[in-house]
Amino acid sequence: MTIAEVAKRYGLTTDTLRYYERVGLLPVIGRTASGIRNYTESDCEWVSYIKCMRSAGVSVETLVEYVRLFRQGPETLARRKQLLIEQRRQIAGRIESLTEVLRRLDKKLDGFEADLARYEENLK
Amino acid sequence: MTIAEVAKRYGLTTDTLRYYERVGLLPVIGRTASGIRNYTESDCEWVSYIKCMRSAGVSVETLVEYVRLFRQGPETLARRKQLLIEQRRQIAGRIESLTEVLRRLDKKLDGFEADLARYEENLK
DNA sequence: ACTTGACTTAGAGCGGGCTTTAAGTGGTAC
DNA sequence: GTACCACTTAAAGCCCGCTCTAAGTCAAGT
Repeated sequence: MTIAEVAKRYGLTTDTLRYYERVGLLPVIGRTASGIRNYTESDCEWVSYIKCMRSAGVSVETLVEYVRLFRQGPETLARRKQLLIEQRRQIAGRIESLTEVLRRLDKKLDGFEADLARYEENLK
Repeated sequence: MTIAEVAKRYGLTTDTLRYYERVGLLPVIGRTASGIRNYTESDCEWVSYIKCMRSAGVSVETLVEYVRLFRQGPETLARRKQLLIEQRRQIAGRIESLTEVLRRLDKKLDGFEADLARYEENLK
């Protein structure tokens, strides 16, 4: 699979995919005889995972660390699990705080109904 | 209330507060005779609102627009309400997508239990 | 043989959101 | 009066995460 195909499949640009590989956020992708990246299905799964975690705001740095541990093999399983648990905790926290904001916005919107009604009453 | 007090109260730096004011994200804060910012309670409410929205990822630009409309008076009430509704929609979407990510992470963590158990079995 | 177009690299550039710097003023403590 | 510290401004700088540029290679089509 070429970089362009992978980019299209996951809605990333080829620049971003090369950037991710360069900083160690993806495994080094195999090349054809002429040096062109050839993504395997397993590479694609990494792309999918990374895209998902980035969309949730997990930093490039954190994900690089995860990939680094993965490359070291099964003796890092426990630490990787800890990393995931920590990421999970952070995302759950983020959801909670966003839910708070939502509540606040809803209250504010309630106030708007009243203000707006009053304002339109005065216009008459 | 001085800028330092407000900064402490809301967990922002004085730099950030000045920056917010400069770009139009807060009303222009009144000054004492010698030119020192003097925050009113109403200013503080703005700080609180802005901090809340920024924490939810609403862009500075969007918030500036909201503040701009507010300053124009009650004839912009309807448009401000529309802005808030749009912000609400985006935040709700964000919560949904984070919830998705959480589910995915949980699945991955399930896999880890199995892998880890298998690995430790092999160590024996 | 030549054009086209997708790929390659290293490295520079960009946008958002602060954050720091430089240079200066004002008010209180000794 | 002078040391000190919090405040002021305009402008430059920084970090993250891409994004773009320049210069070049390769393979297929005509």
